[in-house]
Amino acid sequence: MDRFAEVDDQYDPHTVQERIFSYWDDVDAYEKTKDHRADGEDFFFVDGPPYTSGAAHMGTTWNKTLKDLYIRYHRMLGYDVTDRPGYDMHGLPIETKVEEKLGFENKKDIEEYGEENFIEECKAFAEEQLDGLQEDFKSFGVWMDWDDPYKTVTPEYMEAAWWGFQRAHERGLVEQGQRSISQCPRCETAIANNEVEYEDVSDPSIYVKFPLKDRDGHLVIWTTTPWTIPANTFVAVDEDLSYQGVRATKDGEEEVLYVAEECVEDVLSTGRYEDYEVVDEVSGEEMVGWEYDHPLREEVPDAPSGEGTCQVYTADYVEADRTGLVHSAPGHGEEDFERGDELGLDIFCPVGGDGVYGDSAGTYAGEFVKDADDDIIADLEAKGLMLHSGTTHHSYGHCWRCDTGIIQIVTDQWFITITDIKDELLDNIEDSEWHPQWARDNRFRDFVEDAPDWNVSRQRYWGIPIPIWKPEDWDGDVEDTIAIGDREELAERVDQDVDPESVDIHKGTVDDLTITEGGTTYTRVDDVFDVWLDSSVATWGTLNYPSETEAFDELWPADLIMEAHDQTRGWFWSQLGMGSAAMGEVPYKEVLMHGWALAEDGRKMSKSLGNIVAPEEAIDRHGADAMRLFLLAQTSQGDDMRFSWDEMAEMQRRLNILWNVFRFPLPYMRMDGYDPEETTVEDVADDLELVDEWVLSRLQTVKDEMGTHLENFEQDKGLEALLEFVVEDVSRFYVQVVRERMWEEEDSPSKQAAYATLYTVLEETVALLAPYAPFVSEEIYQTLTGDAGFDTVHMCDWPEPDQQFWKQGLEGDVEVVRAVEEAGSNARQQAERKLRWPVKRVVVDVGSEDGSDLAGTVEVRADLIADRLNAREVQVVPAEEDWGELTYSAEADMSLLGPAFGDDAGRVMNALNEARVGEASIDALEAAVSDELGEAVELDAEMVEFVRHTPDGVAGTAFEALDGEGVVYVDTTLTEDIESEGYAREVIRRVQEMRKDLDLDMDARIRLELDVSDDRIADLVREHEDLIREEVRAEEFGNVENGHRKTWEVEGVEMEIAVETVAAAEA
RNA sequence: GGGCCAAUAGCUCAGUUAGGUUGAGCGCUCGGCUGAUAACCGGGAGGUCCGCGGUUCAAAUCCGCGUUGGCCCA
Repeated sequence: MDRFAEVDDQYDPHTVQERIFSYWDDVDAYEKTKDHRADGEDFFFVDGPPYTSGAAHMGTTWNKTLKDLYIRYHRMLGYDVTDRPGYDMHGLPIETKVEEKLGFENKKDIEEYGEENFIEECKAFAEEQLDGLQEDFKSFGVWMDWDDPYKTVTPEYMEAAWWGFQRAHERGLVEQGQRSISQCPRCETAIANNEVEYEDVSDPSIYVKFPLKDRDGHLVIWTTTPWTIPANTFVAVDEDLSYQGVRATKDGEEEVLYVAEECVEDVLSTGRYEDYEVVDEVSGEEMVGWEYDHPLREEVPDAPSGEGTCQVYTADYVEADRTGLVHSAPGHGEEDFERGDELGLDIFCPVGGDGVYGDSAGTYAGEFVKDADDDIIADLEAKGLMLHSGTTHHSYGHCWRCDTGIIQIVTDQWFITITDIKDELLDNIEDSEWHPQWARDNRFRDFVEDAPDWNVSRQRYWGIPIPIWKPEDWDGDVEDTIAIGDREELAERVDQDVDPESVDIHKGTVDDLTITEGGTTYTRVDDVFDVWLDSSVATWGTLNYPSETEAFDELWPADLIMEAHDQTRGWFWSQLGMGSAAMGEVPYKEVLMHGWALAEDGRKMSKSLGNIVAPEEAIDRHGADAMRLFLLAQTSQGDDMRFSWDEMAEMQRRLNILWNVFRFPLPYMRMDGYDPEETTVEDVADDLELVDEWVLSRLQTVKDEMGTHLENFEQDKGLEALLEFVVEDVSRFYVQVVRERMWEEEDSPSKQAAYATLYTVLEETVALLAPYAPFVSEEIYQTLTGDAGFDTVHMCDWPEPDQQFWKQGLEGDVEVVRAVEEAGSNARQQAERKLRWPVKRVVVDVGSEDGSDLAGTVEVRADLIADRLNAREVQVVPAEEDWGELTYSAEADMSLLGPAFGDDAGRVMNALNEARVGEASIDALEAAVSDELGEAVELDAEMVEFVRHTPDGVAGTAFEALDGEGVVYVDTTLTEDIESEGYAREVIRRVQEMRKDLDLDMDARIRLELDVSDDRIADLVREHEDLIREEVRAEEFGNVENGHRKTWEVEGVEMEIAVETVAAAEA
């Protein structure tokens, strides 16, 4: 790009974006930036891999934008940043999508299609999704290593998981065993607790009577899952709760029912009993050991009947709710399982992975469990064991992918027994620093403390095969199994011929491999890993460890990871668990936990609510830079973000202000041939004017603030500081002040100083902005630096404050000037005097200073204030003095004056209201009133309220600055001299407007004809002919024949103005 | 049902760490500027600080109980 080239009048994000994309391409900007930092200190960032199903949504966009910001920022700090993106590509969600695509209904369809074929389909699908995601991420300017992402489906990544798992196996943290798990009967696999989605459903609500064996009566239990009753093994009570046996009457028949005392009334009315009497009262503890008959013994002959079954036990999950007695089936419920295990009871689960009863379920065999509910209810009713059967609404778990109701069953699963190293995990947490800190100390710690063993096995296809080979007739001792750590080891130990270089280690390949050692043949277990295990090894998987070791030895563990708060239980956790199990430490040092992107209505974005905003739409409307700024203006510290089109539009507007600031000096710099290398701010240090020094100092402050904010991961505060500097300081103040210097036709040291200042401000501003808004920053940087700068702004060093230009006292001074200016403009507005018209004088009456030298500052900066307020003179009244020209009147409070003066009150009031005094004191007022009335009057301070009066033509407005305060008075009294300049300026403005109508070049010369209807005004205007001539570039005054002619009314005076270019006149 | 987080102007958010008269930007409205100009600048109006209770001389801020939203867990 040519230096100081002409740029678009308006900031158009899309043309900028397109131009920069192709520019980056042309100069290999990304590669050059990385090379530029290749020798820097390492910074190991690890990308949390998004799941490859569907396009990037606003949440992912926010996440990647944050990552991009901090990666760019660290590069500017000099680090050699690891930026390999990752994709999580295995797992059930992709399997179900592919099943849908192929029209499959269950596992049998997959088996028929062939495992290997199915895996290929899954891989192709995931790759396709990956391409879409990459394009999305590139579209808003994320710079990561798109040519070499890590994928959880490649052999070198998969073996990272094998390796980690092998380490855990070696430490004795791998176990196989029965567990109660959530099973999706459609997907026929266990699903993780965090994959269970709860929905409100209607279910049976039954109260069942279990006949007691050695005594009269029944235990009454309540359940919403009749299908679990065949597996009933015991009934649980709370040991401290008080239970009652009640003799209840219904339809003339009596029976004894045992329920918790607190539940008696409710249970009996639910069962429509007419009357009851308490016949027994026992504690839960006393009931332990009571035996009962299994309610479905005839239907399910295999139902639990062994040692210790069908008895009452205590359990801590019992509450005095419903009946206070809990039907417990260790073959199903998780808590039941744990208690049953503790009690040493046999586990009975008559249900298969597909949710269908097996042969052990007796008459229910072959039925799907939920379908069997009705039969079971009918059977219980027929046997007279149903106390009440109804329905209830409650939340019930469903499979997150296919929405099928989950069932709890007990199956064989593989676990990493992280409960064995719970203390180690809790210690390791301390080694990571989190932003915000509460995320670690509250949320994460709570979760880790309660976390159960990690079930890592899934009975599916599209995943990393569990690398365990077990011997024939295995007795369940994990020590007798073989865990393979990588492809090399696989090739060495298996019986078949395997090429470690080319082997794909998905299920289709490894299932048939066997190992024979010590005369025993080992076969692989069928399962694949839970997909959460895949990403848990990302910190070494992304470095291709263990197949490559160099990068790992240098970099591991990760310096930084950043994800949304749902990952507390996801990736943050899985990495801690796997890192601790395999490495004995937490694999990341620093965590940034951001929030979720909510829709404009404050709800989460979802299809069903129809409130989704796609990133493409945002880019379409406002451009990638504005979208990024919007996202980065949100706090990244755990809070959710509320999407807002208005705010995004506002960001575009602010970029437009930057654009205007940027393009304003370009024509002048071009005309004067300004050379930034020849004339730096250091070179012109002696010629810098106050505002130059000031804006340079502000720049140092902003650099300092941004550095601090970004270090604290408060990029929102950093952005705010930068944009405020651009809008408030540079645009609203500096450019306003400096414009006149640039308009000067002659080159001058002052002008060079202004160029150097503005150039420096702009160049450093876009460097600061570059990590946030990479496109517009690049465009501005390239236009400013041309061939003299880096190929890309992203190669720049992060700007650091320069003490030479950092003058905080000066910043304070200008703060005062601006406060005075603001109050002065306000006063002008009150007096209805436009800024174009000079005012005779401005009086700054300092009220209090409170340690700061407010009066002194105003005095020193009087010229600047005069300039800003277009005042002929600035007077300062110090804090200890009053401005002599003020007068005060008083308003009487008649409720106090009346009683005090009785009949004289009226006279006193009139005198009071008319009095004018030079100071707002009760003594002065008394004197004035006494004088008026000719007699002494004693007044009380409470009786009056003083009102300040300014002289005619003067308006005042209060201001505050630097812990002090005061009032700015503007004297708008007209003099001929002022009128003369005022009218002249009115003429100038109108001529300028007409030049614009004609679309004249800035340096075009004109002939001007001026006809003012009022003679006096015409004379006044003539006095400033030279000023007019210069300002509007008029070669001459005279008759205009074919020019642009217009009649204006200026302050009630008619003026006819005509303009033509000199060239046109000559032609 | 439990844990964590949030609720402040019409909108988006500061202010809560450490109690002391709630601020900004946008929007609205009134004005100004007119060589950055389909830009820019100034003034004004606008608040039950989610509700209720408590602690305190004093609560947006601390505590308790709710309501609504978000994440996670059951």
